[in-house]
Amino acid sequence: MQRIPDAAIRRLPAYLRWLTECEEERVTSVMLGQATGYSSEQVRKDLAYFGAFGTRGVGYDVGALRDEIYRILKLDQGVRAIVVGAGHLGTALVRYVDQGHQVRHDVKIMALVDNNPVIIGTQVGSIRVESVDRLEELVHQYDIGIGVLTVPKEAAVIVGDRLAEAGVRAILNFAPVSVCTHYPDVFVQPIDLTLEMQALSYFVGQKAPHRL
Amino acid sequence: MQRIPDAAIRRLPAYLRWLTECEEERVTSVMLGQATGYSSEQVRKDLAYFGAFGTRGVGYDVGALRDEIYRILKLDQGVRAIVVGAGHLGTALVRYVDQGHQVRHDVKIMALVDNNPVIIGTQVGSIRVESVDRLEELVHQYDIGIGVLTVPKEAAVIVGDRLAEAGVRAILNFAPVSVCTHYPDVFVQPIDLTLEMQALSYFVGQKAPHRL
DNA sequence: AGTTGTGAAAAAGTTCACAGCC
DNA sequence: GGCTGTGAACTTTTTCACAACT
Repeated sequence: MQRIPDAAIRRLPAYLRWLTECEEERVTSVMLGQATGYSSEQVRKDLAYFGAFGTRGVGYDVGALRDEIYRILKLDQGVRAIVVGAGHLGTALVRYVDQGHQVRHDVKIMALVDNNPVIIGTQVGSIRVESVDRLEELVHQYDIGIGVLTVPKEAAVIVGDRLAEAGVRAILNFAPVSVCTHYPDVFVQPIDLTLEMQALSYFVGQKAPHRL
Repeated sequence: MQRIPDAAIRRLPAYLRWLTECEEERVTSVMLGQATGYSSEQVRKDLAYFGAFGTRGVGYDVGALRDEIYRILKLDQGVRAIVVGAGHLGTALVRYVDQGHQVRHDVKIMALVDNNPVIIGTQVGSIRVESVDRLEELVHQYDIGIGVLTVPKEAAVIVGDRLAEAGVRAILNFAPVSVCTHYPDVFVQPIDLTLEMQALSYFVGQKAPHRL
């Protein structure tokens, strides 16, 4: 069995979302590709890494494929997350996931914590904001796998280490600093909105406008 | 002159941020790499695509390098952006950039629009929410280069097309659908928070916990 | 006829190793 | 001695082309 490219894993959630939304019984790699913005070859190769789920000449069974991807991503086991930082971004995120923008209740935000006494105890969606002091306790209590960092950059490195120490397995870091815990097993995924926009600036200047 | 890898461009903003924050006069590729989480070879190669900015045996002059990257990313020209959708995510984003999380006033959010009459006219940070009907007008008026989509998925494809039609050069898409305008010149960058978390789920299950 | 699954080729991106300069 | 700049080796990822199957 060969190693599976990281890039392939990252595309699976997009396939999954469209599969849960589409009305069809059967789909082809071309349909899946067009809906998600990837090439049909890419789709076939990605899926083939995990087995032969399709039928030649026919396509893929939507229900079966959905279940397979669900299982591959381990979403069937239900991953639990904690959001640290109940500022604008943190609360937006909690409400976003709460509102059911997610495919199914596969990634569940169990807790939202902050260090501001004024915010602690307030309600955000269905979740009550807890004190950041209870971080370790909450991670253990809910068996949290993912920590989401939406704190100011001054706090991010320290809180990142606390999350790793407490036992989370992955961190989604929105803070504008590079967070690298001392635990090599903890997977850190940075998402920096400002950096993203600055990179876009380059592409904005690249090509001539399509309108004059 | 060779083509510059996309991946290199995406790393430049991270270098830039650290350069604007660091107190040093001179830095080495090793320092820059450690601060941003990349290897020193990577740093040197990225910078060398655009010219020889460093001094062998010494390192890079912080001020000069900062200005160079600023210029390369075309941030010196000041890119202007519009945010479509004044929901939780849209307002969080506006306040986030407003609060000066950004390096300098390089990417500036000029307008925030929504289709909800209740929200239109309210103030978010320093920006007044306008009607989405004025989208095209605002894009022209402020010479907007970047459109940020934080609308529900039902609206995303249509608004994306309107933004492209109005003349934006790049779109940052937070909506949970693949937005591909009919204008090939318009660069679309998707950021899907839910998909990101689902992909993390795979990595969470990957390795044994570092604590038992 | 139509579509998957896959080896081979190509392209993109990263790391290595060291010459070249201060 | 120390650090940059860079060709070469390597690795990863994508695309191509087509055999295999329904």
